Amino acid sequence: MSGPAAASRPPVPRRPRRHDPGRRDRLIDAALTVIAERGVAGTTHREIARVADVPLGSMTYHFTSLDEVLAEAFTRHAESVARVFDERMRAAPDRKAAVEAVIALVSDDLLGAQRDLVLAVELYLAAARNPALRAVTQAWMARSRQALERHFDPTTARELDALIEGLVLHSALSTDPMTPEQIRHAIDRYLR
Amino acid sequence: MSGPAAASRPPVPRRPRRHDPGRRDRLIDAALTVIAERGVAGTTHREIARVADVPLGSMTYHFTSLDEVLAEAFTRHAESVARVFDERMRAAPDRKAAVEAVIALVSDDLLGAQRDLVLAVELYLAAARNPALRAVTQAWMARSRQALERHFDPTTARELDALIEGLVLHSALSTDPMTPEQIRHAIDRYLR
DNA sequence: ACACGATATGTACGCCCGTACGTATCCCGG
DNA sequence: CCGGGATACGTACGGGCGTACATATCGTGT
Repeated sequence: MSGPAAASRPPVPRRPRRHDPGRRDRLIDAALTVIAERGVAGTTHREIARVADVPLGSMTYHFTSLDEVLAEAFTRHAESVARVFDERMRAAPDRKAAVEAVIALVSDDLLGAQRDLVLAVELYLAAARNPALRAVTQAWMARSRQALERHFDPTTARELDALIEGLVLHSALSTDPMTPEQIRHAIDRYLR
Repeated sequence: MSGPAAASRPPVPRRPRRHDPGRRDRLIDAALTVIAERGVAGTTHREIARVADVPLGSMTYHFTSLDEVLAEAFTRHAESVARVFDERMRAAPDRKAAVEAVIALVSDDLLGAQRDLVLAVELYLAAARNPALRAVTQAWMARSRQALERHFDPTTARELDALIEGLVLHSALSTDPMTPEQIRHAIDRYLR
């Protein structure tokens, strides 16, 4: 079937060039996927490229180093989560509604988004050894607290923020995670 | 100075064999040091061997794999921290003293033992992807809760445990960590 | 005393990594 | 419409890694 012209083509499957604007963005998203699945330790140029289905060389073209990829990925993740938190607090008309929103957010994190928690902890750990990432975590924490301060005084906001963190982390690690009712009970008890 | 006999010795500095009972234990401790300093990702056979000042081959003799080293190291760490927590709760004569002990433990963790927190978070993350380590974290959490239940009802113990976790984690990541007074305020408010 | 098993040591192998770089292809401004 | 810069692609290089293994040495039970 295939003529000599086809046979003369070297068997090397050279992948067709693709016009791919926004590839850099996709790479950052792919990096977040890899971090969530394999951890920062398992996040390599090659693995990100595989997930995004691009050649290895594309990584070094769009980023100067792997650290740059990690920093941009974590920044994007923190921004995304903080925005949701901010919007929910902004949407709450009063303190009672704000409490409900917090309970809903914590419950969602526990039940649905294992990914988000893993990414957060990965960030915490990476930040412990990388000053650039520490700035990312602190901006995130500051923004969360600020969102809470729409409805609570600063001290309460800070303590509530810590309680939320503990509830999410603790429950996510347990084989017997807290139910939304138990989450509500803990938060209500603190705020009572 | 050095006779021909000395010169005939090959210049390879073969290290003298050492009689070293308990080397396996020292290797596990060295592993914890490396994990705390460089993270699980930076924990390699070679690095542990360097820290413990033993040849690389000693690692493969005493452990069948790197995962075995990590598991034993984390198990030892969790056991050590849990024992301290347990002892402090056991030593508290009443609930008031128990609260003071909790505040002291949290404050110590924040001010002194950055190492312990890093190790805990490293364990959490490793456990998220390794079932064997998940058992370690759960045994640890169960033991902590049990210790708290000496002075608090089960629900309070669980919620207090989560609050403690959040306070330690949150403060350790902040450039503006909570003072012992602020820790006391948060715990008192929850328990009031 | 002495052999033998336990322990200690050094090294080699194959793999994956980050990064650099030369070449190929395409979009777009003039 | 065409040339040049931006983007895409493949590959090579040096290094660190986990692990296996051959060899050397020592403590100890008989």
